[in-house]
Amino acid sequence: MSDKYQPSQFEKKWIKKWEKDKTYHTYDIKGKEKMYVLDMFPYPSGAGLHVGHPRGYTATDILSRYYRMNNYSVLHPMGWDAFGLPAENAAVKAKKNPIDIVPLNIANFKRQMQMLGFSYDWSREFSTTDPAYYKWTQWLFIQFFKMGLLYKKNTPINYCPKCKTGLAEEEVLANGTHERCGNVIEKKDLSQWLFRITAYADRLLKDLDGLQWPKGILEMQRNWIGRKEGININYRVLSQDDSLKILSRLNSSRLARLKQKVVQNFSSSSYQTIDKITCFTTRPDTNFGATFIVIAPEHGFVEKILNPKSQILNKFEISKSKREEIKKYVDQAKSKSQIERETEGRKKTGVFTGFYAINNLNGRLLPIWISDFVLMGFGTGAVVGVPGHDRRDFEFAKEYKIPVIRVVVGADKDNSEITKKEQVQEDEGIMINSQFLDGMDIHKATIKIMDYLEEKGWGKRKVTYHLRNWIFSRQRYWGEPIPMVYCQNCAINKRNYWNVKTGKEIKKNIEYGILNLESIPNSKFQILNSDLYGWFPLSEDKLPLELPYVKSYEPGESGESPLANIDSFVKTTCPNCGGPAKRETDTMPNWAGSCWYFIRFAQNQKSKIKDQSKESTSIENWKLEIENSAKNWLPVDWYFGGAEHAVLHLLYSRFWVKALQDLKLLDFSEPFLRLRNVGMVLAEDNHKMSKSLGNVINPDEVVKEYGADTMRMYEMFMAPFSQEIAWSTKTLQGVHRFLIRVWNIFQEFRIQNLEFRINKNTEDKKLINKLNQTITKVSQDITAVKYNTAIAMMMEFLNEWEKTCNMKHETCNIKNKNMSLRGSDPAKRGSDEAIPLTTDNAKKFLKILAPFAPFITEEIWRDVFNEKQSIHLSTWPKVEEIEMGDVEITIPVQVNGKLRGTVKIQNSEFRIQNLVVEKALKDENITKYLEGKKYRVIYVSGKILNIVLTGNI
RNA sequence: GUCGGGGUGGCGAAAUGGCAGACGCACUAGCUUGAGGGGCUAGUUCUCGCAAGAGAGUGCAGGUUCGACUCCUGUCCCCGACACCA
Repeated sequence: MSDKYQPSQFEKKWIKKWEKDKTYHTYDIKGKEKMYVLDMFPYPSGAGLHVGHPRGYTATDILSRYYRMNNYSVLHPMGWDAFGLPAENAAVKAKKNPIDIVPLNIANFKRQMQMLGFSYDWSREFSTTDPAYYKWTQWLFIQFFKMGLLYKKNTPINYCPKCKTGLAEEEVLANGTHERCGNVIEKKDLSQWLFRITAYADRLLKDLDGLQWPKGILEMQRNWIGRKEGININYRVLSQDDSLKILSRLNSSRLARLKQKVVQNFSSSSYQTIDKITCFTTRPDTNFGATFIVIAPEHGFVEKILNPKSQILNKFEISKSKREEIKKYVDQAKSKSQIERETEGRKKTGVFTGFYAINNLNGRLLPIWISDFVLMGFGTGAVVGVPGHDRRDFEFAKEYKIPVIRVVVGADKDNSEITKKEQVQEDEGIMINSQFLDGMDIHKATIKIMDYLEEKGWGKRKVTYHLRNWIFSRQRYWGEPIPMVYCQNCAINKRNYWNVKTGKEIKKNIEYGILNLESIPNSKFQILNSDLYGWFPLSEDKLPLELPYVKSYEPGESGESPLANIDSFVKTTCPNCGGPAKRETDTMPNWAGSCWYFIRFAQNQKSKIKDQSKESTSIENWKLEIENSAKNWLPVDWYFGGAEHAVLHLLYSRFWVKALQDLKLLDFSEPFLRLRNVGMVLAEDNHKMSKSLGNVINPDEVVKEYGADTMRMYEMFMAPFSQEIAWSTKTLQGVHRFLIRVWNIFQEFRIQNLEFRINKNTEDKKLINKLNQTITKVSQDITAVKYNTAIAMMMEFLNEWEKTCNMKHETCNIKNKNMSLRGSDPAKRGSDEAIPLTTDNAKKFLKILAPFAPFITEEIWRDVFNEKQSIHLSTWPKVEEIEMGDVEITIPVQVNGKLRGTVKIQNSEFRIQNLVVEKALKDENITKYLEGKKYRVIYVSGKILNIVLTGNI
């Protein structure tokens, strides 16, 4: 064995040995505590791992190794998220079928992960693209369908013209582009499968409270779900006659207008109502200040007034020119993309419909406007305008000269007229001009007015969400085929899954308890949705529905998936009537596979299910898997990955788990207990790494030059774990030097005589104390995911070890590898004084280093210490109380809080305050500040002495 | 605009009420080496000083405390997410 640290000489050897010995195999729990440590599995791109990947993977590897050494049963698996747009787009570019490319990429990823020494149990590896896996994904889809959680709807959806597929709301960025390709999203009408994730909005929100996740991610999920409590208020749209009547009365009373008073003697029955507009508001307390109503261009009322045949126009004449004006505005607004609306700024535009509604509270006439600042997708698509207390409403009112009324006075007591945007009062305050609300604070008033409106039947409390139902169809080839069949004959006869009484299926549903939809909060599943006529799930024994291997799989222009062109795939028979039928040709989004892979890892026991492709998808088999294994491991204890999944994968998989819990297919409600985000690794030039900038660092090259341990330790040492950080080859070299020094100092144990190695009497007490501190610190830091400081502490220890070594034995200049002990005098070399640490204690240091640097520690463990079993299966060292003896400790001394000196005192005496003070007063540098002054003394035992001057004597 | 994270040497950073700058990088000087590289020793927050030492110092302004990077109030700036959400 060479003197020098040359990782390339032994790293490959240990990779093979660990694999052969199944060192990292997951064993049954057997009375131990379990620990499920998981990485967000990657999609295996053709480029291989970039240096960002190992940052997260090393962190989970350290945790896994730490828990193993602390006698936990650890599940630490890895797999491949290989379906979906990224893989498919890459394959399209390479002009190869993804089915052929993906396995090559996987092999490369796996090689690199093994190269880095990650302790995954590879026996549990799978890819989401394995039919043996996705048949279960399809099976789950069917269960969700049966419980009424999926529906089909022809709806305008976000469509990426470049990727030629529909997308979920979550996949569209704020600027209206596709999160994967950056292309601008269009709206397109497509018939889509949708998940009723909104039925779970409240639970998805509430359960966030119990999770140990980064605050930011929790907030992002809360915002995305966007729960708002408010009230839907119904406004009566008045007939033309009544509108004019009130208007003229108002005009005749200048005083009334000026004082913002309203018509008297109105009553709910005295006017003719021709329609109703419902507005959602979270601030009903301000409703006495409402002066207009705005509806979205897509609102149903717009349709009514533009249609010449509409009944409503019998009671309200609207001129042709007015109608054209309205139509022009609406058409313009609808054609504007999100980006266009953005770039135009927030300038308010709109058009008056000519219609008025009445505010039941005070009889005020509210002109009804149309504006694109009101979104059809939120609330009711209609807003009641309170310009005094909402900035957007104010901007709109200013633009169209609509009156502004103040109904809240803020803390500044300012009750002046609101004429500028800065005066708009959105904060806390006291009600005025609001009749029976006057004098209340806004919160009290909100409750009071809601009660009142409900009592009168004018409104109803309502909770709305930002969260939309999840569009689950993709018009692409590379995804799980959706296991649904459409039968036109059955559709014509209005047959669907639920109203066909085949007995057998219904019985199963009862068994699941899933037809009892009342048990699911907020669910208003419309199972008999007419869009579902003719749709039937595949019989479970027909799974997997395999993705056919085809030559041409490029997405088409038709808005259909390439599968639609394959007759042999499309044509099938109806599971209900047996007649000719068509398969669904859309596929699932790439999120489908990652929604439940962590469950599969926990189920996946190849010893029990020898040939997984033969395992049939049935509820019995699912439950067997859960009982046999998965329930012991789940949920995931530690989950590591990038923050970019905050509202995508992390929300979707939480949703699936809750649905599975309702199906009684799982018995927990949250998949990931602890979540940690890994910070991005930037290039050395502080830019994102990219091929075009030529600044990409390749892990293969780093490992080749410095070894895997250096790479691992550097990535943990570079910065706090969740922080974004630029690559630094210099810092990497610093870490490499540390490992060289570790190597060198342990070489000494190779040549010492055994008797010296175990001679406790020669040990250095201070060094042992430092070792104990290091063990404690490293143990704490690992579970706190503070690897940078854990490594710093180990470096500190090594520094002290070397120093002690050199002090004890002048010829033993251990840091200097060119001057190794081998060259020094053999007689001195073996002397007691040269050994500040026994073998046992040296091994402790090696053990705490092992999770960080598995190769070098294994090599030393086996080769220097001749151990027969892997260091990674050894036991984590315990801190042993040592007799320190009466050593000297140092106590800092402050005068008036400023450090002026220190006193040294024996360990046995530091508790005696008088003694410490006495010693301090012998220091001239301290007493010179005290001369002629009165003072008092604050002594924190063993920590600090502060002498506080209180005045002159 | 809202929410979240952050602001400490030349750089990455430590320290969560008790000696600010651990650890690493970079830098300086000396030693070692045929050279390059590497290694070793010492130093390295800033200002003044040969030094001993003194003063200042954790974005800014206040406050609490014997003592504040740490807690409180206000304010500025940077990063990230969301954003015409009624």
